[in-house]
Amino acid sequence: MAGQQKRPTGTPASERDLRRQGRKTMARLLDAGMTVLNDRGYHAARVDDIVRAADASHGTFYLYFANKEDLVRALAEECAGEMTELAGSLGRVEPGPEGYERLRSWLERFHEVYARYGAVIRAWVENQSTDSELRRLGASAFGDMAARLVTQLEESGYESVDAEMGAAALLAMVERMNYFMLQPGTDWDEAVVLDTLAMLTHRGFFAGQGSGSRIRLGQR
Amino acid sequence: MAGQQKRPTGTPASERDLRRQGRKTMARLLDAGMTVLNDRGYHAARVDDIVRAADASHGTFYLYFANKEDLVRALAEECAGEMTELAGSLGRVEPGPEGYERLRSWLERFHEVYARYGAVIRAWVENQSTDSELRRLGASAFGDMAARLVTQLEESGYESVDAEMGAAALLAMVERMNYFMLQPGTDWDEAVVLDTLAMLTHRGFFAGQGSGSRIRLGQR
Amino acid sequence: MAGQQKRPTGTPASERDLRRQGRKTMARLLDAGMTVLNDRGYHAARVDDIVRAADASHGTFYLYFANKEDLVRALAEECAGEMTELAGSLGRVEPGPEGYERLRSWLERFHEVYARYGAVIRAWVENQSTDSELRRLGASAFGDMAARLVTQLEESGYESVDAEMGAAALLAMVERMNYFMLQPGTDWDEAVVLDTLAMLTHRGFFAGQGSGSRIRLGQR
Amino acid sequence: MAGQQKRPTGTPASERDLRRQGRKTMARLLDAGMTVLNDRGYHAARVDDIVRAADASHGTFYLYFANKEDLVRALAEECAGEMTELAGSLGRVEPGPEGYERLRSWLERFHEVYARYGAVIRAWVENQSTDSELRRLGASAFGDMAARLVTQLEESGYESVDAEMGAAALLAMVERMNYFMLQPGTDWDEAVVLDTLAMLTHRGFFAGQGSGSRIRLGQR
DNA sequence: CATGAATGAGTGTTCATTCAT
DNA sequence: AATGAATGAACACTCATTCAT
Repeated sequence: MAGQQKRPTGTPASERDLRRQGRKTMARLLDAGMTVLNDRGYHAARVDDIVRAADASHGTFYLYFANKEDLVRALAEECAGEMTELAGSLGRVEPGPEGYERLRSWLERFHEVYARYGAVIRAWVENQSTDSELRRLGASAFGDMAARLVTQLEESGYESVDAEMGAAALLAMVERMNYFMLQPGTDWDEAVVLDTLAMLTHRGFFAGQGSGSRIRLGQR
Repeated sequence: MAGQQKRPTGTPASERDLRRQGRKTMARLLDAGMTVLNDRGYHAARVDDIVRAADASHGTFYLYFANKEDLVRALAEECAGEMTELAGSLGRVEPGPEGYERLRSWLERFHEVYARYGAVIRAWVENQSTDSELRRLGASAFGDMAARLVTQLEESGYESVDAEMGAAALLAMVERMNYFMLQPGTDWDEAVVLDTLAMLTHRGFFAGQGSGSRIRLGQR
Repeated sequence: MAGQQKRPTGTPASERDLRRQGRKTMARLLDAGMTVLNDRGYHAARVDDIVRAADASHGTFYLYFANKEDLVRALAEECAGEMTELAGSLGRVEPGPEGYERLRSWLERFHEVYARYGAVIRAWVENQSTDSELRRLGASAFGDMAARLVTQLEESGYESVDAEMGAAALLAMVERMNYFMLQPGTDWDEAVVLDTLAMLTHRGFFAGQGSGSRIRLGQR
Repeated sequence: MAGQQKRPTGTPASERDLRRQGRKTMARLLDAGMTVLNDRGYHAARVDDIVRAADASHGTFYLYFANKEDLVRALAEECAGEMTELAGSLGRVEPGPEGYERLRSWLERFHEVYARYGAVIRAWVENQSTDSELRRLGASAFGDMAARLVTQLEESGYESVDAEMGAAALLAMVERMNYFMLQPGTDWDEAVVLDTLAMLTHRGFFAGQGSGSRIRLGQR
């Protein structure tokens, strides 16, 4: 998973075939990286935090990654994989209740992915890094999702100026709401958020009607 | 005897009575600050960039602001004023074409504010600063807008699980789309974006029908 | 009073004949300077504090003094005058009770001077400034006092290795005790401190006997 | 999610387990710190001076100490240890020549400690730092010494208003004289100073008689 | 394969002093 | 005579990255 492209400096050692121990250490670093990124955010995340969380040393870190960005890149690749898979799993959304349900459970899966990879998604969406490779990765992952949505929108007879724009808007809304939902201090009810998103997208994009609100009424 | 206590140093300027020249310099700094923030983003913006843009010295900066956050805070206050005003200007949104138009031009005004204050809005939305005052400001500005929208949604017969959640989702979508639109490298057509947003919000939130798509068809 | 010697930079304007208003302003600055120095200490004292206390502006300050040191120098000259006068006022100290009383009331006067000029005395004693003129002033003021004490010690039959050293030790002790006494947070009883000092100096330097302790017993 | 909290940065070193090299570097920094402090004084001492003297980098300094104060604190702890030991070593002081000799050699030991730790002692005595921990350390170290002296004074039949005040005065005198003695430019004869102090304290505090002056007469 | 130690460029902030009105 | 405004050199501290063992 770790980046194959250009290596700005150093001897990143991820080309090498890793022995069992090596793979384990790398996995520990990736895991710790994702945790720290989610906890502290992209900018506040320090290499020191990561190696501490992984119970490793600075030297070890640079044995596996060329630099901090390189690790984020590796995580972004993991994330891109999940996103692509997710994008392929939406399927046709009907205007009726089945369509709503399909959207709802897709959003649930999105939420799960976001819970794990939120920080790298934001790193791209919020343009926190200057790393061009990361931007490319993010762009392609989001492009994939958008393209898939566009297909669905068009198949579902979305009639509007621009399906791509619609797909972008949908993803924007969904991404942000997931972000807010996971902010510490927010006490939104996950089910209500997902209901709202499902209903709005169903209605706004897929000509959905009479759907959604029937479920979980009075929940909150 | 050896004194210890200290004023928080750079008298935050807003406290002092400024002469004409002082007010001018402060305005220059605020302006430069907003420019640099928009160009470089919150984290990459250096005090040095700002003073260079304002053609001032480091010392001068700290004559008017206690620190970088303090300047951002001042800008956020300006921004909050604009937002509050904006929030008050939406009015009742009907399901018909007039409602659509009303939404559309409100979004246009939002876009104008965002073009100027985007960076501070993002500083709050993306939680880039640790400054609690800034968070308070952002929360109250967005709260204002959301509350206003809730009223409109309810008056317009929005039937859903939770009007507040709907308002949040709407703002989230609008904010993000404006952000993407202003990213350097994006070549979205402003009119198309606004059309899309107007239509989606009209349809998804205000039970709008048959609206929007008629306008500007084939624009892109 | 303000320094006549070398002027490192600027145009200190203390040579000029001052009109009434000018003399007033200068007095205000000196007064404020002494207050701030006593309150904040030499190092923590800012020009800004002084002009604020004097209700003047930065520009005005440099109209009267070449720099911060220059003001301290002026204050040191005032202080040196008081010290010299004080030094001359001790008189002969007898081994008996009259000698004790004489010492005691001299220490009282010293305390009064210290309460006002403590900060500049410390600036010299603690070598806080790099200003050579200030060091010269301090050295000569203390030298005066010491010389006078030496005379007294010798007249009083002080038999020891070195009268100068004895004088220095005496002044050192007296200066420090006055300093501690005036530290905020110290709750020493002034009378007890003065009694102790009077007794110790009388006994240690002037062969005093049976004196001192009789007075104010049980005071504390 | 964007993390905020932060460790107080430079893990104060005393917490971490250091390897041999680390201990060596830390010792080098402490040593250089003490040297620079003694040479330049507390306020004029720059981190840069210290790292240069220790032949280390800025980064290294902050690897071992949270900041300049932290290093001074560490030195103050070393010093407090020496002082406490010293305080315990005085023993009973008789009015006769043995008492004088005991005092004299105690003062000699004090002088040795002062030659090394003078700058941190002054940092406390002259209240140069705002660091409360340092004040606590200084207060307790001097409190220890004073308390021990009080015991000795009372056992030796010191009859006066207040033994604590007497102890304070004694320490004040001794500290200052050591300070002056070590000032560059002072050409006092160490033996004469110590004789004088021994005699004055013996006479003033311990009812000593006929002592001291006999020794080293004509030395100077 | 792993580690603790070391580095130094980069950044925010302070404050005595000078300038323009 | 007085003032508010402006300056910039100086300093503390951070943290990604490299080094030596």
